[in-house]
Amino acid sequence: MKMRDVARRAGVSPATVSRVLNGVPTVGEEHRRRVLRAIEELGYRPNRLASNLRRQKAEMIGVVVSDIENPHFTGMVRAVEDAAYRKGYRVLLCNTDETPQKQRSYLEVLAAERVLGVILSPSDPEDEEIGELLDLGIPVVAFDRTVADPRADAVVVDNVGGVRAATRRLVAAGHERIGFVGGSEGIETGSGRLAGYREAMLEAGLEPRVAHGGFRIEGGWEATRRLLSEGLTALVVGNNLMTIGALRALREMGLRVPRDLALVAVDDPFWAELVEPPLTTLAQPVREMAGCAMRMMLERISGERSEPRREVFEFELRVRGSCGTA
Amino acid sequence: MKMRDVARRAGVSPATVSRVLNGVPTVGEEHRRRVLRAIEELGYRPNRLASNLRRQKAEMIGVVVSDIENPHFTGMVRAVEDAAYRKGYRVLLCNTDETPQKQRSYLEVLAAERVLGVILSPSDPEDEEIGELLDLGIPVVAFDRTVADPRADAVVVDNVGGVRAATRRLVAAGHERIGFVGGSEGIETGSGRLAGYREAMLEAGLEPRVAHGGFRIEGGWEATRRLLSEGLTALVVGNNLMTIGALRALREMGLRVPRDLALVAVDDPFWAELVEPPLTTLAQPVREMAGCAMRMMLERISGERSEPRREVFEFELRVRGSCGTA
DNA sequence: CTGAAAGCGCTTACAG
DNA sequence: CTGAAAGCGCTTACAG
Repeated sequence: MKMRDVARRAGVSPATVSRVLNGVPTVGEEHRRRVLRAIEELGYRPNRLASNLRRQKAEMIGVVVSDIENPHFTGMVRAVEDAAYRKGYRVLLCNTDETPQKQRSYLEVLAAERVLGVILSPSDPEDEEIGELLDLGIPVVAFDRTVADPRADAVVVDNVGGVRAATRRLVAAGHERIGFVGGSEGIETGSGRLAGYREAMLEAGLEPRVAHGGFRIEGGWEATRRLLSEGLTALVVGNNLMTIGALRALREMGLRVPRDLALVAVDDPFWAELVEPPLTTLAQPVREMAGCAMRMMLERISGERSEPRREVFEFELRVRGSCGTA
Repeated sequence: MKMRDVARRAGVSPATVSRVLNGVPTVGEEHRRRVLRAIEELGYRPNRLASNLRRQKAEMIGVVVSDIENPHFTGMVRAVEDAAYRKGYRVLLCNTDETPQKQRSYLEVLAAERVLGVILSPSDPEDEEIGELLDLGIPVVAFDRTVADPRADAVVVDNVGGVRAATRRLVAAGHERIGFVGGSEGIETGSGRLAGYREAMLEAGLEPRVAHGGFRIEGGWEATRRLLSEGLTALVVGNNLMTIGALRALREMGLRVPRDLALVAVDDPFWAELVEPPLTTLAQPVREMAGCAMRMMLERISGERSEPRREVFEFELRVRGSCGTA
């Protein structure tokens, strides 16, 4: 069952069938009707593999995230999928597990499939495959973290400013021994958040106390235990997964929040208000960011824009019970 | 840059280049080397769009879930992606938002793209598009819920038995006024869980008290408020999202768990042990189920099997603090 | 073991 | 407004 069969039945050429299917306006009313009827009667479905080859592109957008189980990325994926679906694009979702090798392999697939564009939350910002995509004319929008190639667009959050503000708040509440559970210094969100914490501590004349948890639950647990052995009164945790680890550690050590320890967490997962006490968090405007990334992507796909753009969003400090100053 | 260019440079025919690329064993060592070198020197990358058309299939597996933000499905997606990646397949992820229309539209895309197979957690089990996929020779594995078409495989959990066991446990602990926050009766997991609850109540001579929350946070909140106005001592909640709503409702009403109300929740999201008290849950073996679905899919793709199979997994009751009998 | 040739099913520039 | 024809870049049955 192919276009030729439809054409024969409708008494037109395959070219006309193709035009009808693609909404080309210059088709006679009578022909259009006959084609539509033939399609209906035959139950014809166009073979997209053929049109992909002919057009040298697949009507899909690649979304590459480093951890699909992290609610932060899930929220973003959801928002992007929503926006893409409404525009008639489908989403090819790839999970890189924070490994450069898996990222590269997925980007190669996306290039080979000639997707319309890639929204990438990079595990490896230096990946040369990013340049290959851009060389092929496939736009890349970096999300959450920027990439090395200057031709890519970026949608990020002000990590330094957000964590600085959160730390300042703890300082203002009278805390002096404030710890920071950092992610990885090698990752931009990690170094930025750490820098924000450092700035706030140094400007207040306080000594920074840092341990790294690699953005993972286990790491957050370990880092928290290490930091608490020094005797802190407040803690800032660098992302939602490490916060889970931190909460476990606190429970094991019998510490009560906020009485024994004030807590502020980066990211605002839905469970932040379920725990006792509810967590004070730095929330990223994920939906707005996803919408922005999608708009940038569409501008690129439609060729409206060629100069790279970079959009920076602000965190919102959501004060709840855990910081003790609600 | 195409195969012909590589062939020319290596001094062979395009057919030989294709054979080298596809690992066809009958290529002379010398030719293989020359081809590999030419590929290297030219930085050649095969155009997958062309091979997809020629082979009439895309090396991808479609995964269709009804709610990507539900940790239950996220865990499954992750496990499937893992397994698929290791087998060399990529995953096209689709989110149907529990709407039959979006499901149909995505299944159409997957059919048009001639994916190797579809793992589907159906919003609409009657969707005729499922039959179309099977007609095209594209295997369908139903996950979490079965589908109407008997040719599809299925990987499900014993909803009736799981909830019956959980309810019995509450009965055995002496509870008589036990409520149930159900999902939707129209959805198999909803009706099965409800049936399990009913059975346990009736066999104990107790009166069932049910409200439906549509598997959504808001719905869980409303249903819980409605049920609690009757004065309960125990509650079974039908999935993890409604549990979030239930916990909110309990907090608002000033009820303490498990003193004022014993709680058992279906699904075992990672935050179940973060709340106070930790939740007693019915955990699905999501990773095992995903592994099973993937194995079924691979059997189909390789043509090893043609009779439909149905695999039923058991819930595991994880007793923690919230049911009051830990 | 290797190559020439056909063909996968569309789309589109071109001619009328 | 419409059709004949070329071509997207591979793969593979066939012949040698």
